[in-house]
Amino acid sequence: MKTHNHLILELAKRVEKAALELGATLTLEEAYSAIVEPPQFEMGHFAFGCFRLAKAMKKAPPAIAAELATKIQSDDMLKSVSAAGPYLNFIINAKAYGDLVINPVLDESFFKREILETNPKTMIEYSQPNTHKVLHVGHMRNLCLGNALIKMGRSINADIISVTYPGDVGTHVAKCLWYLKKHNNSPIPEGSPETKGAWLGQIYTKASHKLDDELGTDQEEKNRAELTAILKQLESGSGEYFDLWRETREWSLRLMEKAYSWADVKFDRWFFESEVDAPSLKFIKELFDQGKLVKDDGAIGMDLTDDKLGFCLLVKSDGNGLYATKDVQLAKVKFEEFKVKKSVYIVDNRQSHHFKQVFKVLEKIGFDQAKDCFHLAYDVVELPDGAMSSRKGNIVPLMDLVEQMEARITTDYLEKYRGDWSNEEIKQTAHAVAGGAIIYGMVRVDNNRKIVFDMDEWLKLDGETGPYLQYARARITSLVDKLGPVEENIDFTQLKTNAELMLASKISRYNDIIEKGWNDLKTIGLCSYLYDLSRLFNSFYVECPIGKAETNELKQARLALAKATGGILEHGLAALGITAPKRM
RNA sequence: GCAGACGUAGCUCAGCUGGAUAGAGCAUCCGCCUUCUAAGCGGACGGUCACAGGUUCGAAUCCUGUCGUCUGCGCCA
Repeated sequence: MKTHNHLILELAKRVEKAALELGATLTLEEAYSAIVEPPQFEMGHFAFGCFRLAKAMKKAPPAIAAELATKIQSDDMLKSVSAAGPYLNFIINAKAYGDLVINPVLDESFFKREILETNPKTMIEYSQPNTHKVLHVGHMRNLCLGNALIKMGRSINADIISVTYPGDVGTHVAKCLWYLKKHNNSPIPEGSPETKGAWLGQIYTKASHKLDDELGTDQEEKNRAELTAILKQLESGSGEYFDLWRETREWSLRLMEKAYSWADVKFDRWFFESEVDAPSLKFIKELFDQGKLVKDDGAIGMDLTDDKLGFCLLVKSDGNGLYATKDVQLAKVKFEEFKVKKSVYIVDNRQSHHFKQVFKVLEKIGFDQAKDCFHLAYDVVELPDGAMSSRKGNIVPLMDLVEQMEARITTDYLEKYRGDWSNEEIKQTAHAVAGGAIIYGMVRVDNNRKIVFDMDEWLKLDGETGPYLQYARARITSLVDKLGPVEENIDFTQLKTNAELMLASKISRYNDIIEKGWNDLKTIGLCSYLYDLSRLFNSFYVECPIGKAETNELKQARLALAKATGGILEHGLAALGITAPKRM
């Protein structure tokens, strides 16, 4: 077990020793993991609950706490130990915070500790948008979540391959091209491919509407025949629709790249649906020939009723594959070509059943890695008036949100700096703050909870938002610029108030939070932590003047504390995929 | 019908490998800028943790049941 938190480790050692003296068996690991934070800082900075020892010692927890308290003496590190009910409460000396937390943060060694117990090669697949459709705020949740987890993991040296899997083939593409060729009378917009990509999304919506409107009319059968013909041609790899597909696909991909670039997202590998389509059918045929699959009603699949997963259809009776077909093939590539040990799929929770089926199929056709495949499900983003659907067209396009957000931030907050700051800095700051607001908004909610996207709410930037964290960091940067640099050999015993010590104590927890976040594949813990840290800092900022501190020693200690807070905020924001502007 | 997720303050959400008095933000109200960035700080108001049982020294947290909301369940992706 890793015991990278030096402060907790020191406490655990003392508890372990005391427990041994009382004749109880308690390992260092047990002591380490049993140390918690009391509800009120005044009670203690950390606490050890004596519940686990109660059985072995055949005593009530409060009695054990009282006995343990007599066996632990205060020292350089420990200001006091006291029993309070079943808990042993510790108050840490400011010097220990300096030695074990603040100095290591300032010299960066704090961020280089070994955190991970195991480090399997992990592939994270996220962002599976369709080409020829509108990229909207719903896609942003997936993108932000995946990017944050990857940045978080990489910040502690997790071995990660990031991949995306855009859907560039299928019925939706045929519909879009069909409308574009046969019914469209609006001109293709001039300008960048991204502009055309956005316009293409609207064409898809129009196509959907037209097809829906003509259901049950004479046109219905004709439309279906036309779509089938287009799909055939796309499959054949030549012809006017194929050429149109190649051109329009590029527009969509450029639009995606623009969004990825905005969010500072880079993938190690792009898998396209079009590249796994043909191999997937070949692979399924092999499996069928090996007797691993069955034929039913003219279709091929695997019967998973014994596993309560129904029937997993892999080849339709018309010979075409499905979503699951391609996912089986893609998994094969991930295992064999990329040698991944662990495979994470970030896809919304409507696909839970699909992934259960796919993982079961992988297991039954002999891939041991199937047990380390994990569907990271998250709930969808909805608008106040219901689910978003690019088919229906009630969506908020991604870049619309970005533009509105950046414009609002500029007029409300940054215009006052015009002339003082360069236009470029204002632009970059608006970009960073909008990013902070959007990304934080997407990753601060637990994965299995729906997000109702209300533009007006999102444009408000007070309270628990990304900009709140960025603002705290900007205040610190400006403080250090004005009052720094931080001197050597700081006397941390100058730090005496709870505002100061709570901040130091919170800083000490950073690596624990990152470790847990990566293990659980959740961003919410880091969000809450950074918010708490920022709140503590803002209180400290008001209560504890630095420039006008009574003595230079106090000023230096506070400045070091502030700078360390800034370091944590910078690392933490980066781990969420949020950039922190120097000033705002 | 079966399966899964969710149900905590007026609203949006934390807290859940059981543990000290259930916490934030928004909204509402009251204070704080001649002092390091007011995108801030302090305070007030606001909760039978859906309901009912069970396990336990102890349950928002675990188990069972009920109700409610959402999602999925073979030829869409």
